[in-house]
Amino acid sequence: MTAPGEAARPRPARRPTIKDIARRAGVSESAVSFALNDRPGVSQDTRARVRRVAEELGWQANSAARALSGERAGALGLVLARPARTLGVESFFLQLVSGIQEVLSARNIALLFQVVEDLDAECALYRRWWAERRVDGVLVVDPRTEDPRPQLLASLGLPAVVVGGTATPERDAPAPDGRTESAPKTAAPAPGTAPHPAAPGPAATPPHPLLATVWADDAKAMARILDHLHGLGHRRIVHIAGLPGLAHTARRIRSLRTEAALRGLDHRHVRSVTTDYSDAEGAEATRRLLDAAKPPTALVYDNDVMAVAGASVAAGRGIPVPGALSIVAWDDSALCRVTHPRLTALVRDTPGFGRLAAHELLAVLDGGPPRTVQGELPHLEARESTGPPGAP
Amino acid sequence: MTAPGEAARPRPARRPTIKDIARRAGVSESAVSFALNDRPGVSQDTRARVRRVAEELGWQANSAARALSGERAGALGLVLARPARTLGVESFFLQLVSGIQEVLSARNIALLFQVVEDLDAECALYRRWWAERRVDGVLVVDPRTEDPRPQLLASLGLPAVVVGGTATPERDAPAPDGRTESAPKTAAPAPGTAPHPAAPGPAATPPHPLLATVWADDAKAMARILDHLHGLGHRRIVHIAGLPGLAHTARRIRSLRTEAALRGLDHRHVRSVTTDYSDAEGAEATRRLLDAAKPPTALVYDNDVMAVAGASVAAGRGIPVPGALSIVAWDDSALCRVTHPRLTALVRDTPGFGRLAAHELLAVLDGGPPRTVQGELPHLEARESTGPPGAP
DNA sequence: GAGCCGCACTAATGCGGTTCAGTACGAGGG
DNA sequence: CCCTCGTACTGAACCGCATTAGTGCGGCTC
Repeated sequence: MTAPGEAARPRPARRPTIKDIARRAGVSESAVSFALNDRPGVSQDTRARVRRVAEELGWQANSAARALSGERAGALGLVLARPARTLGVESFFLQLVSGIQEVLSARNIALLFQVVEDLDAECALYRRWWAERRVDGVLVVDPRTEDPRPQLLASLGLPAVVVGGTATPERDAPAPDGRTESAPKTAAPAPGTAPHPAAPGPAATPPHPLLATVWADDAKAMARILDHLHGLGHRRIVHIAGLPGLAHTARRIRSLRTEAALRGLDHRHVRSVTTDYSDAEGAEATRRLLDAAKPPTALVYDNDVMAVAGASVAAGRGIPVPGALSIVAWDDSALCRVTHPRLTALVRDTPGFGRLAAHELLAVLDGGPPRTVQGELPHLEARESTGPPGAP
Repeated sequence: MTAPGEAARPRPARRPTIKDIARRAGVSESAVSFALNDRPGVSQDTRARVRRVAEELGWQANSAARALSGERAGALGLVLARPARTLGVESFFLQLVSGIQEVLSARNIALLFQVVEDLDAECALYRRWWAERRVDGVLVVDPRTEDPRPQLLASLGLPAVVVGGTATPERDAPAPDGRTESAPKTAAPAPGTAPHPAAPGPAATPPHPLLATVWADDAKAMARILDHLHGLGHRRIVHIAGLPGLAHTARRIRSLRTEAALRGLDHRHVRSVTTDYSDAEGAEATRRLLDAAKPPTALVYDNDVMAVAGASVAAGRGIPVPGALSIVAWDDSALCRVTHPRLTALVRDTPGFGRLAAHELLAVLDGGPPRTVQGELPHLEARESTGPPGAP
């Protein structure tokens, strides 16, 4: 049958097309298309027969053909703009991606994931994906205080959802009355049908961000951390923040200031310093702070890696934790549980956040308005790295 | 021009097609296609003109259309089969992916990245991707000792490269003479042209694995670790391995046995135990080993997370490292540098490994034979966690 | 019983590229 | 001068699916 030399490379089985199904089922190709897409125009009998044949043949729609005719790529994109060297110790992204895919794979939508060097490359990639019709929409992560991406995406008309931040820093921050919607403002229109966008009139267009947004309430999270530390008696607390350009860094810094003021804490003793999220800068900042005349009694790190690095600096100097220094990590991971002592951490449901973001993007793709929805509140998992200041 | 309500959702610019280019350049669509794809049949003049117009219009080929006619999806896939809870602390995958994409983005190939629960889901996904023609090939990670994937992929005819392991555990392991090819066995045929597969005859089909493979020489790596520890004087060394089902775990365990025998070490004192890679099992194994009557003086952990967890157990018990216990981590990361003492680690060039894998897969896609190529040898970065046994 | 309607289905078209079979034309050879 | 050949280009078919515009037919109406 096959020549000996070919044995190792089996002739790939030909993938079935609707034509094959049509032939086997004895109907036209269009009937098959109707049957498989739940469209009217075929009898229950025929529909069932076609379905059965498709099943037998293991047919799956050719994604390219579907994209070409259906105007839908069947894929979404996520770009991570980080220099390779700072990649990967955080568990955040893989967890986020896993949550996103839980939602997408149920609808058979693929995720294009790409790591690039910087924001410019990310923007260039969006343009290319758009021009190539590679994706139907994108998830934007690491929103910045000055972010060119919402503008770009809006001008391209590429649906998007901003993950972890409000789209425009101040205007769309939690409204003055403290409420942020977590449910649709207007009933979502029937999916896929919106022939007359003018229908609901101007009243249906309240001030809304350029892009859909899912966000976490960093202010409340910071309040919880301060409650914990302040309650233990700490009065000198430093927040070792991440990259200053990121929107959530700015939010956390603002929150710290606000929450400190609410508790009557001196802003010279309760403040933030920024880093690049790396263990090196986290350790360096810790050293600098501990060298001060009146060092802080508690440190809040913006990620787990820096927290562990900080704990290690303390250990190296023989500073007892939590006896002389309390440590909190913003974001939990295995890291926080393997150190000695184990670190008190702010636990977030990151896969859940990913699911939320995916749902939101799908809603936008279905013609919904760009909404701003809020993720679950994180909780503080108190472990051994926090205690009253000055205790043994 | 636009109704007020529409302002926020600008009408997306229409993406240009070759038809637009053809009109502007005053030639036929086919001429445009020839010009843009470096095919003969157009003059230098026309080619340049078409190129210029395409540039002006910001044209990019519609990936769906190209996939449909060209029989190339322009995308590769990578599936990570891990339960969500064990995800993410290791930096390995993001770094691997970043290396892969360095190569792919230069050729404008996208990467579909998906996280699934288990191997079955992974296989199902391969089938679907194949049937949908979503991807031109896949990168298979975490190869197992009993792995259904090479068979499946071969039967589907879906090009693939196995990352980090030899495809079939024994047969294709480093040849008895110790040599493994790192260059093509036969000159690669001119890309894209292989009309008569029967051409070279049976002689051109030496025993080769089912799939192309890139691998790291775990045996040599293990030898380096043992050189280091044995040289320091250690005689009781335990290797805390990862999941027993993974191919590289098996290889490392075998290597340890071989290398120990070569050095005349007692296999009761130099041995491996397996875990699930988690910090919890790493810590648990460490406790058990340290509880023994004659505990090991050195521990080699198969990943950084377990190593840190182990170090933490030692710290918790007041066991000085490296005074009473030396620790080596297989795989370096920020983790190994933030602990106190910093951990001696086996450093691999993971992005480089990713680049290698991507190149290999592209070679297969270009019609090359499935080869087995070897990544760069890792080196042991000696830090403070290893020293002579019994020293203070 | 002619007209009409709705159902089940088929034929034809298009999505945006690639590719193959022609065609027009100028140069070169006998 | 006719024929061939190569170059530069055009027209049309095709990839696999979705969709729209028919078509045939049985049943209902009046």
